[in-house]
Amino acid sequence: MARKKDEGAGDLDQGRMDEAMLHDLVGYQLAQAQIATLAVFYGSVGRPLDLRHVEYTVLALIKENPACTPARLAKELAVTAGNITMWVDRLVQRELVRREASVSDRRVQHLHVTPKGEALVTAATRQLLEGERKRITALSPAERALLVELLHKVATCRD
Amino acid sequence: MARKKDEGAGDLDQGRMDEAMLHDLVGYQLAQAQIATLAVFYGSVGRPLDLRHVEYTVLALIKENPACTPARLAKELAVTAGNITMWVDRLVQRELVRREASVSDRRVQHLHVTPKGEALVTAATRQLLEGERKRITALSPAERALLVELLHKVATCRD
DNA sequence: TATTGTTATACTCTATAACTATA
DNA sequence: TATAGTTATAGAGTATAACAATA
Repeated sequence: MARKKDEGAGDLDQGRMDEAMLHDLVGYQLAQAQIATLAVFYGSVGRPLDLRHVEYTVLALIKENPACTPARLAKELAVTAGNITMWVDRLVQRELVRREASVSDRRVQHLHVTPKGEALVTAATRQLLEGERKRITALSPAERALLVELLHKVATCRD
Repeated sequence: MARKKDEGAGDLDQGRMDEAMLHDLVGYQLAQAQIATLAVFYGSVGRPLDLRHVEYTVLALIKENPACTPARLAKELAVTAGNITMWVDRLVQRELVRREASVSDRRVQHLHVTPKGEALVTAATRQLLEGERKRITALSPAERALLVELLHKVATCRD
């Protein structure tokens, strides 16, 4: 017996806890998987490049969607307008993003990455893809691609 | 043309933003999918039963792992010891969980759900499974099961 | 000395709402 | 009136570290 004397069924120190009841819940498995992916992010990109994962995502979305507006980003990331102002501010202060006034509607801004921002997000994405490939070893490339597609489908179920 | 006069490529109001660069990142797709699953949780369980999603998870893990310790929970959920004390406190105050002193090691606690806690977590799990089934309509049951298995594999890549 | 759990404290991130300036 | 964005403030959640009790 590998058990120590006082251990109950849920008290084994090795391995993971029993989760029969939670096993079929997408939300629970998502949260557990995110512990791993966030660790990969901060290990391969976040700490080396001093980027919060939201900052990286905002930067990448602006790069992929030049002239996008803060309102559009807020909707995509499901955060408030005030929040987006703060994240964009941080990127602007680091000269990774610039704000441009709209000519036709003076309430609106258009966001663009600077050359510095583009270089950073390109490097970050390369390191992140490599980090995920190296550290999420339980999935084959085909499984990774399948997982991404399934997650994408889940994401379409937003309001 | 469906575009308004001043819109750039990233400024279309309908549909999702372009994410070519982010598309293959498990971490990004996970975060996007989680927006949907958290909405399902708070709509079907969190608000109706006044439970934070961490509270639900802690309660469910204690139910599935009777006599588990706070330290074990902290490891499983990747949160600090001080944090687990707080979450367990909330559940104890609502009489959903009880602490029991270990007989062999007086530093250790064993956690159990109360009958009230068991009833709540059972109801919550039923409502959550139903909520996911009803609202994550983009996935077939088989795809849901596949997604869960892939996420499970990702979660094994911790540490 | 190391470990379990608690407490105190500060920090990060988020939500709410009032505000401006435009439309 | 409605919308885009800003600002101020409060709240939720987390991490850090010092602590007490026990091994």
